[in-house]
Amino acid sequence: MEYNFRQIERKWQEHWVKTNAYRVSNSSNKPKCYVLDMFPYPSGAGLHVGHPLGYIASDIYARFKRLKGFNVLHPMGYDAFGLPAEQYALETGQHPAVTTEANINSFRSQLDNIGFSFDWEREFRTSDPSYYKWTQFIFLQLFESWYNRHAGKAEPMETLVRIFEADGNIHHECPGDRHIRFSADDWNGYTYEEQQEILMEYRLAYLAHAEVNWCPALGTVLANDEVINGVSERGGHPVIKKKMRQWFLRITEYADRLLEGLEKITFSEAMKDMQRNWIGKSQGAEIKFNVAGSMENIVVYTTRPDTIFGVDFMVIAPEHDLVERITTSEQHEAVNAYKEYVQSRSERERMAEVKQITGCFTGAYAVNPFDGRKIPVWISEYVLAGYGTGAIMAVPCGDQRDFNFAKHFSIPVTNILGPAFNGEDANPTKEGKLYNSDFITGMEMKDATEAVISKIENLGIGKKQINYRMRDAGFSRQRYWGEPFPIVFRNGVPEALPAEELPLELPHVENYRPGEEGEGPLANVTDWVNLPSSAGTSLRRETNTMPGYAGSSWYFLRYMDPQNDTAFCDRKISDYWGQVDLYIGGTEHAVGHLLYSRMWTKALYDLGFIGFDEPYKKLVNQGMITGSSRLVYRVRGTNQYVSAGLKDKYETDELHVDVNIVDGLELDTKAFREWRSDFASAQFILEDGKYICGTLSEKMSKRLFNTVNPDMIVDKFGADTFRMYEMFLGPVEQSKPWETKGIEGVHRFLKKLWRLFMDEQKGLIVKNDAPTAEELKTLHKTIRKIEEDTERLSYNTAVSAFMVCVNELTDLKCHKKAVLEQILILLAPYAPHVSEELWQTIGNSGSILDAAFPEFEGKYVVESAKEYPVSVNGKLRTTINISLDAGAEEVHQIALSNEVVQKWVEGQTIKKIVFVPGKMINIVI
RNA sequence: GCGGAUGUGGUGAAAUUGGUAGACACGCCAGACUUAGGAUCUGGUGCCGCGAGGUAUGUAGGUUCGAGUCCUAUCAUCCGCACCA
Repeated sequence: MEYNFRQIERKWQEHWVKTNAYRVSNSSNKPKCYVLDMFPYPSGAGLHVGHPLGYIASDIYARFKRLKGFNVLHPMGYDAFGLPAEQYALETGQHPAVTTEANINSFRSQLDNIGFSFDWEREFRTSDPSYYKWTQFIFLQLFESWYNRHAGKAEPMETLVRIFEADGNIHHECPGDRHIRFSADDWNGYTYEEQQEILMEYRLAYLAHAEVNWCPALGTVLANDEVINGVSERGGHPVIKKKMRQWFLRITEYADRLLEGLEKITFSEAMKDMQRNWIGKSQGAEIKFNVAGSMENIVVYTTRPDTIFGVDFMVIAPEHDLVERITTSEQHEAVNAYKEYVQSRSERERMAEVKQITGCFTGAYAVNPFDGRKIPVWISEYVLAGYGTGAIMAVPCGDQRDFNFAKHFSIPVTNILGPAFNGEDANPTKEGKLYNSDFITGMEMKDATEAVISKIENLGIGKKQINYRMRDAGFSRQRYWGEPFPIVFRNGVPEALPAEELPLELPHVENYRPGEEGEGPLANVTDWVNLPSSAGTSLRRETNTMPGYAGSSWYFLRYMDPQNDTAFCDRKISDYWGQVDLYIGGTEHAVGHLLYSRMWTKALYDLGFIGFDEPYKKLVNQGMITGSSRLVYRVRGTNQYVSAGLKDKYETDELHVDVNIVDGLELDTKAFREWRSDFASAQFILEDGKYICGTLSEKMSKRLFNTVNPDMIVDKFGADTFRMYEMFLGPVEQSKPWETKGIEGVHRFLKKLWRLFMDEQKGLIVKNDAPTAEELKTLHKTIRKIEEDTERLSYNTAVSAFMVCVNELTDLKCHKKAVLEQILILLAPYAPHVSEELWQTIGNSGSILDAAFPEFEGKYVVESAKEYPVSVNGKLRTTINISLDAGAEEVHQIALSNEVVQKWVEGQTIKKIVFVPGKMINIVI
């Protein structure tokens, strides 16, 4: 009987559906394990072989844990709101709900091919009203909460109002604008509107003005990746920044907890570093500088107050309010021209562009508060309004960017570093003594920092300040295909929709054009936006929608209790499942999704909805699978194609060719002619009768014809082969190119496994004989290796261990049930279909999914001797088989009396013999 | 600019704690079986060398009896950077 994977896989997939083999219960006396994948955005392009990598990895882990006796939650769903569907709707008029549905169906059928153990009864889509009802609900919790810095947690707004009524805000600095100060009397005297405005400055979800990429020609707001070099991707129209009133999440209040939380979760150090860097906590000081001849002052933020005597100029962000007020009349024109230039620049360009130094003098001078020196004030794009105070003091001798700026604009540089500054490059050292620095001259920099801070605090011109690079998260999108905000503006004051009116459903629209002023398309649905109201009041809905990360910030909770209509997740159920034990997804979500969902989880924890404040206990980032493109070389000006080895003899143009019509490197010339009409008459210049293609490793993309559809692979080799091959490619975390050619090795392995059970003529050849010591050794070595490797997700080495095992059992001609059925259980997480088939064929009645994982027994693998490597001066010269019981003395003697060793040590004195028992011997001469 | 990751045969990679570099595969070479082979099996395969041997983990140093692994410097490639998800 042959290994007929098509028949086997179809049979078991149907069987598992019929028997609800993957249904998971919320109550069990087994320990729980929650294994989660980052859910996909169902794009129209479908899955390519890169997508399932993480899903296969998590599926193997989930199945492994099930065999180890855990109740495993392993769900899947769809992140179904998003820009591409809306863009497609704009172009074709098809409603995003329709195209999203179609995309999901094709995703599902592709996923089903691969044999995952998802509990599909728990599936949901973020665009389902029954799901986004709860996204809206959680948003309202954030809207109705503030962050109590003393308690270190979020609390309902009522507690804040009570505090204001009693004490004003003297004990609770306003996070939105710390200059807002008021007493209880002030508060009680404010109008409703004034009170609401102040409360807005405290809410965790709040409204503020912020800039967006506005494209006047398209009349719409663009995402960052729709803007390329200052013009729109579509049409190439200019894009400028425009201020709009938008929602934000006050994630900055959680900055410290997001940092601390990293200590108790298992993310890679690289991932933690990325998050730390994103949060960007820095210690420094704010210092106030007066502007000469004016009442204005400039507040700068610096992490290096000790360098205050090295300040040679100041730079403020071009969009800073102060610019207008301090610019002298002579400089007015130049400053305005510069501001206009900056308007066209993206934030990234502003930070990255270092070759080109730009800036403009305002004509104003600031005064150093200590020595009275007058310092020119400049504006430049490298200072961003949103970070710190939007103004810096520039110390060219200590900061390279400041130094380059000074050099470019011929600003004289003060040296406060003495000999440590060479005049050619800045020296950013934080250690050393200061020179030329008034009262801190001769001090160590660290001590000087403290001295300066205490002095500015005494003088009342500044204070110690902790800053974060992280900004509050923008939460508005001027789009249609997202969650509507459950907010109504009563005479312009936002109010929460009552919980019983949720979900606020997205109205159907026929037209996806933006509103007149760049609002979202919902602004055009006037009878939805404007609510009936009594005379003198206006009631309007919010016309923006929520961003993509809204739904994904809490989805891991919904899988636990997906059908609940009275809560986003029952507290008892979330207490049972708790944190995600293993979360697998791409590194591209390093800072966005992962930080937002960590923040939401902390807020929900603060407000008592769940019992833990970190969502993911362990995170693994799968590497990207890059495409391996194939190239053909067309002789310029002809329709002749020259093989890669001969291309240097001609002048050629490179063309990408579909990898699916290339076998390894050899082009199927017939398929090539049929591929596109302009190739129909192609002529080939062959080498050895073959057309050999060039290769290039790059991102997998339809445009480069290097995508490989898993359906095709599964059809040709089967799901089990596909799963194992994806894992065999290399470590899960590592990026690697896809090469279909190598898959045959894994396929051969499964066929070889099959032949341990089945003979083509004789059929089943499994016997009930007792296994030999050698067979048991192979078995137990494999059990140990597979268990260890699977637990630490080292699947590539596990697959090779299976190959070694099957090779050894084949050599031993082992067809014994006692050995083989254990191997099947080990293999079941990796190749579930063939394992189940053989499991039942050799006479087991229950499913292999519920078998017990084999126990490793050390007694079968003990060795009595070792083939020791023997080196002379670190160079390997020979190996000697020595008993593991031998003592050092004995080993020395055996080694020295060895012929080969004697040849190398002859006539030399032996200085030392290094003997590491069980490892190696090294003779030093 | 800031941050992250990765460099080992022709290719994907292994080496888990500083201890025999290249396991396991792909490819290639030789052979067996076969009407046939894109099936299966056997043997070989880092590089240089007839050989003894030498040499080899991006590059250059260092620590060590011993370095792919630790340290310093350097080069290259890829990824992310707040409205793609």
